This record gives sequence, structure tokens and C-alpha cells, in this order.
Amino acid sequence: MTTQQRRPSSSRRSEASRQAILTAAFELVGEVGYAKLSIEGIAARAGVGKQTIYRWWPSKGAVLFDAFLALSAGPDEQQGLPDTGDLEADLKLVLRSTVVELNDPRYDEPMRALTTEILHDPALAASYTERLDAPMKELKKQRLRSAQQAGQLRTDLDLDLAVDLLWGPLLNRWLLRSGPLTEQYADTLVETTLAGLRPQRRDVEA
Amino acid sequence: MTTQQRRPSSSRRSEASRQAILTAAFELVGEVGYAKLSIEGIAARAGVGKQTIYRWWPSKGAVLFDAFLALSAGPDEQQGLPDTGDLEADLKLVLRSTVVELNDPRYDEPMRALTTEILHDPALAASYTERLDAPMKELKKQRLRSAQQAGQLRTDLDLDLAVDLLWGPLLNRWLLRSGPLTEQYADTLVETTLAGLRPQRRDVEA
Amino acid sequence: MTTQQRRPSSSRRSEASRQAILTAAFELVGEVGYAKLSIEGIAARAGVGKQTIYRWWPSKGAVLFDAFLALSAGPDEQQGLPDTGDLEADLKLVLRSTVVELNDPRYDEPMRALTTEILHDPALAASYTERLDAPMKELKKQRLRSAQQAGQLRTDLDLDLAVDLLWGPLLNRWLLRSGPLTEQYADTLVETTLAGLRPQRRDVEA
Amino acid sequence: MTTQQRRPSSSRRSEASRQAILTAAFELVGEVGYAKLSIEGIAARAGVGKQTIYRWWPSKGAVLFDAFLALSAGPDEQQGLPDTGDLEADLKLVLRSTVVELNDPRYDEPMRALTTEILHDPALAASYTERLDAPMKELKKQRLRSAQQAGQLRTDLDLDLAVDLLWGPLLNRWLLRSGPLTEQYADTLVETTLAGLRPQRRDVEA
DNA sequence: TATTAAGCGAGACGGTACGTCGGGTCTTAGG
DNA sequence: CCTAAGACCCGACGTACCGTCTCGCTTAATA
Repeated sequence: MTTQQRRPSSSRRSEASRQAILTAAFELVGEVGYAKLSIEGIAARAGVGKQTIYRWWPSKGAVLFDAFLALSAGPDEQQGLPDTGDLEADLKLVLRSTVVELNDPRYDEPMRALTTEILHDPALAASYTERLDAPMKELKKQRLRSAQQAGQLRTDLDLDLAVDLLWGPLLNRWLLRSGPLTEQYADTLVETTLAGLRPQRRDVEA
Repeated sequence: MTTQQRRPSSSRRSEASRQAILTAAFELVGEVGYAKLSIEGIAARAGVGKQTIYRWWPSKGAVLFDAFLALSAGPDEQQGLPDTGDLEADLKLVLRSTVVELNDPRYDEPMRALTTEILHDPALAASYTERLDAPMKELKKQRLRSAQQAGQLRTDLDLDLAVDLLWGPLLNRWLLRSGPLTEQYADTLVETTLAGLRPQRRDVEA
Repeated sequence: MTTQQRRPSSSRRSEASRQAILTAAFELVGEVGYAKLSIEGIAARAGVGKQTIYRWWPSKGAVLFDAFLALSAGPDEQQGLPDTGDLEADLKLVLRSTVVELNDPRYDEPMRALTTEILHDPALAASYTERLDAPMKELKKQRLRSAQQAGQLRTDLDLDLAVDLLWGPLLNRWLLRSGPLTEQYADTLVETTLAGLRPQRRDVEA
Repeated sequence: MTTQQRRPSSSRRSEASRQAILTAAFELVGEVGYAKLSIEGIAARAGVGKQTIYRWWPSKGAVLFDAFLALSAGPDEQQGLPDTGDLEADLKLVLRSTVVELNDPRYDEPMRALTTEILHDPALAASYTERLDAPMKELKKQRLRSAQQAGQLRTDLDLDLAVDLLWGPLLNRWLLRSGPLTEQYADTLVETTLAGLRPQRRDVEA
């Protein structure tokens, strides 16, 4: 079913303008960078009056956020993570592709821009967490839950935390450029982290 | 010996102005927030001409960075992490205090501001990694190395990665506000992560 | 009839701002002098954004010029010179009042300022000649033409030149302060100059 | 006698710097125009510290003025006006050459610049009148006096005024560009003005 | 079917800050 | 003590955008 026709908001709202704005925002931020992204520029590129932006979005970050929403709501982003039964291999696959995406200049700048807005706007951060991050996280947790049920992860493991442990270091390295963001890094990260998440007979200590 | 021969750069440079600028920058960003932090404002607060800032710093981020440098070079930030022999307890202590600091509004805004600048300026990111992050990371690695030598960590463990695993999720949660940043979270994070870093007899999976 | 269809330029232009700017410019130049007259100051005094000035005027001089235009277009500056039939007396009257005006500090500074801008901007000079000077000159020439028709001036006299001869020395003395600018000077000037402009029976030299 | 070695002022003063500054000022004003003439630029062009200018001159105009002084004190500017016995011809010759000079772009900008400074600085105006204008005027008056003694000018004529009548309109037309400044204009000016200065038997009136 | 009222593109407006230029003062080092 | 050099505080430059505010025009929903 999924009727889903969101965002009437007002029946008079121009869908063409909305699309033009989101597209212009995403393209512009990739071309000129976050620092030089301006509402004025977005309006000009979209062929739209500034007021049309101010009427429907509270901030530049909100526009950017919606631009991302439109993107990820796009084709078919919603399928789950691969599940071959081999958790480590599956995770490596996913994290490697995350690395590739983060290194792709087409996404790097826009994502940094969105991140910046989120950094300084708790409301936007909440939106992000709820609308973009949570769905993704749910997919990740599903894969981990599957592994947990297969006895490949500790039964008392907090899956939210597990997701943090796997993706947090990756995102952090990307954001701060604290080191090269390679597929090799993704692999090692998965291996080392998983080691602590698996059921264990006993440690050396205790 | 070599005490004190600081920042000559130019023999004519006014140390008083430099200090005033860095102080003003740090205070202002805490008061008005990143979005409203302006070079004009810093100059006014510092009682300094704008040109004096433009003369010595290439960007607003660079000023902010130096302000942090001056702070951490300050009193005695350089002692190592606690080492009681109990790695888990020591790490919990440190991460908990990190949590407290990140939650402190006096540091939250300034650090977000600096992070934002780093996000969009690779040169600044490199400076950050080298001048601020690396020394801190070295202290953390020292503590882990000590544990490793005590047989509390796997001998083949990459300590750089280990630091990432411990601090990455924390910073990520702070930056993106993807969840409450509590001492409880720090504890769980340490426990779970350490589980994978310790020497292990064997897994369930062979 | 054609009353009043003034300055459309753009239907969106704010007439209130325009007036405020011209008034502020004229007042300010009188108060602070030409050297310290700034667009910034005019905008501030007028309660207007700087851009509103830059949008409609190409230079500080153009603003000043318009301020003068607005003034002279004001009340009823347009009536002709007095014509009692006694040319010498009428001219003395007019030149004396010119002297008084040039000595009036309320007009001295503004007129020096405008003159300075005209000095260095040929386009502005052309505007001045056409819009301010020409109308005034026409009135002066009318009075001389009347005298000419009454047989009080040589019939072959170039009236443009005659106006130059009468007002040129006065303005020059005012501008360069090459000597005291008194009503006595105006009188002598008129007397001496007129002597050469009248029809003459014969000279000493044949 | 006229020993004349002016301007010691201080025995330590560098004559080389002084010359370099005056030369730089005159050249620069011709190249970049009055509006963009800066003390900074003069100092740079002269290879001199700004302070050296501020130490010895009270204003930009004073530098410019001295630059002109140096020029006119130069070769042999001081000989009198031609005196062939034919006053009208002699005056036409002189005014025509004035016209040529005022139209020469090498002198036009610098003289406009100096005039501007004089316009707004009474002290400078006094200097100008005394040091540059008065000597020139004396030469002009000498020629007129000669004519007066030859019976070519009225005996009661104020020679100062006569000079004003002849040169005032010319300068005024040059400064304000109120019309083309041609040799033809100079001729007509001389002819018409002289007509009023000559001894007269009687007018039509009275 | 006409009337209205909202949304729209456009862009002027009062502002703030930008990054630069030059003003005039002061300090340093060298002759 | 004068000089070249140049840092300093300050104020203004002319530009870019901010977010708000009309302007007419188009267009969809109501009357």
C-alpha cells in the first residue's frame, strides 16, 4: 500500500520549485563547497525567488537535509544489508562500500556540509537521527540481530552500541581526516571489533 | 634547556595582540556560537585592528585552532593517562572525563566550532592531527602499550586502531548527537571494546 | 501640463530612501567637510543600507550632485534675474548675493565638495554643466539679451562669453581664495567688465 | 645677493629623500589620478618610509604643493611676459600658451590635484597664493603696467582686477569643463576684456 | 465562471561582515 | 638623530548575503 504522498503542506505549493531548490542545493554545495553555499545562490540556480525558500525551510541546513532526504528516498536505498551468513565478510563488504562513498568527491562535500549544519543545530540533528540515521541503523541492526540469532554474536550484546563500534571510528576518521580512509582500514576495523563482540569461552584474565 | 624561545615569526610581531586575539576568539565562540563568530567581532573584542588578524592567520579556523593550541599548551595538560594497572578502570575514568568535558557548555561550542573548520579545511585538519591530536593519541597509546606489555592486550594489536575504537564512537555520538552522551555509555563502550582487544584462548567459531 | 511624473527609474525604488540619502549627504558635507564625507556616513545618517546608495549612484560625487539638484529644483529657484532696466545695478545685485552665498558656511563647504568631484569626473562635469549650470546661465543670458535689445550691450557680443567674464573671476577668487570675496569686489568687477561690453563710439586707439 | 639656500630645516634632513618624494608625488598623481594618490604610494615609489613624509609635510596637499614649487623653481620660469608693445597680441600669446598647458594631460591631472587640495585647505591656499600665484601675478601686472604707462589701459584701472578678468574665466572654464578650452576662446576673451580696460572717450549711455 | 487569495519570480530594502586599502602613529635596527 | 621598514589601531571602501518586504503575475479553490 504505502500511500505515502507526503508533504502537501499546502495544496498551493509548487512541487517544481521544491525539486529545483533541492537539486540546486545539492549540486551547488558540491561545486562551490559549504562555505560558499548561499541561499541567494540556491535560489538563483533554481530559478526561484528567495522567499520561496524562506517560506518552506527554516534554515540552509534544513534545505540541505531535505535534499539528502529526497536523494535517499529515491531509487531503492531501502533494502537491507547483505546476509550471506558470514557476518565478517558481509560487514567488510558494507564498510568498504561506505569507505568508497565517503571518498567520492560527489558525496564528500555535500555530506560534510550537512554534517556541519547538524553539528550546530540540535533540531536538525534530531531530524537527521530520526529520518535518515535511524532507518539506516535499523538495517544494520537487523543484520547483526540475524548474526546474534545464529550465535555469532554475544546474546547480551547491545546492538546499538555494536553499530556505533563499527561505524563510529570510520565516520570519525572521515570527518577529521585523522588518517587515510581505506578499504584496508575498514577490514581491520571489522576484524578487530568483531573479535570483542563474539561469544567467548574465557579470557586470559579471570 | 632551551627555555621559552617562542614564535619569533617576525621580531616585530606584537605578542600582546596575539594573546588578546586568541583569548577573544575562544571566549566569543563560546558566547555567540560558531555561526555568529566573526573576524570583525574577534578584532573588536581583542581591541585590535582586523588587519592584524588577517596579517598573521589565513582563516578564522586557523585563529580558532591557535586558540586551542594556546590553551592546551597552557598549564600542564601533558601528563599521561592514569595507570593503576587496571586498564578497564583507567580507561573508564578517562572516557568518563571526556564525556564530562564534551558535555560542558564551555567546551562544547568552541570544540564544535573548531571541528567545523577542520571539517572543511584539509590543511587545518592536518595541523590538528599533527599538533593537537597526535600528542594526545600518543599518551593514549602509551597507556595501551603498558597494558599490552602486561599481557592485558593482544600482542598483535594495532594501538592506533585501538584508540580509534575507543574514542571514535564517543566523538561521533557527541558530534552528531546520535544519542545521549553519558558516563554509562563510556563504561559500556570500554567494556565491550576491550573484550575484543584482550588476548583470547579461542572463540566459539573455530 | 505634464505635472510631476518624476524619476521612475524603477517602480520599486524607495523615494523615502532617496530623499533621506540626499538630505543626509548635503547636511553631512556641511558638518564634517568634504574630506571626511563617506558613503558609510551618509548611509548611516540616512538610516539606509550602503547598498542602496551603491545601487542608484555611481559615485559619491553623483550623490552630492543629486543633492544639489534636489535643492535647486526645490522651492522656486527658477525665476529670472531682476530686470529694472539698469543693467549695472541689476548685475551688482545678483553678484553681491552670489558673494554672500559663497561666503555662507552653509553653502561654502557643500559647493566646494561638489566642485571637487566635478573637477575629477568629466561625466559629472557634463551633468553639472547640463543640469545645473546651463539653466542658470540661460537666466543670466536672458538678462543680458534684454540689455542688448535695449542697446546697452554691443550687438555682436557673445552672451556666453559675457557671462563667463562676469562670473568667472568671482568663482575663481572664491575657489582659490586668491583674495577677499567682498561685495565691493563684485561691484568693481561688474563696473569694469561692463565697460568693455557696452557699445562704444571709439577708442583712444583708432 | 639673494643667497637663497632654502630649506635646511634640519641639517640632518636627507635631500635625496626629499627630491625622491616630490618627484614620486608628481609622477604618481599624473599616472593614477588624484583620487588614488596615497601617501603610502608616494613613499613606496620614492623608496622612502612613510614617516619621512609625515615628518616633513603636514598633508598630502603640502607634498603636492612642494612638488609644484620645485618644478617652477626649476629652469627659468621667472622671466616676464612678452612685451612687444602690442598688448592684445602679447596677451593672446600668453593665454594661448596657458590654454595649451592646461590641455596637456601631463599637467592637467597634477594641477587639478593641487587645486583640489587648495580648495579644501585655506592654509595651503595661502601658501599657493603667496609662493606660486603672487609671483606669476606680479609678472602679469608688470606687463599691464607697461601698457598702462603707454596709455593703452585706463589710468585708474586696478591691475589686480584686470588680471582676474583675463585669467579667471579661463581657469574657471578649465576647472569646471564648462566649455571647450581653445585658443580661439583665449583670443575672444582677450579681445572682449581689453575692450573694457582701454581708456574711453565716452559711452552711448551718459 | 468569475473571484479571490495563495504562491510565485523578482528584486529593493536595512543590515552585518567580508577582505582590502590607506590613514597616521609608533617601534626597531642600521647608518 | 634621521632613515627604511613595517606593525599597529582604526575607519572606510565596495561586495556578498542575510532575512524581510513589497511588487505584479499566475494559478487553483471557492463562490
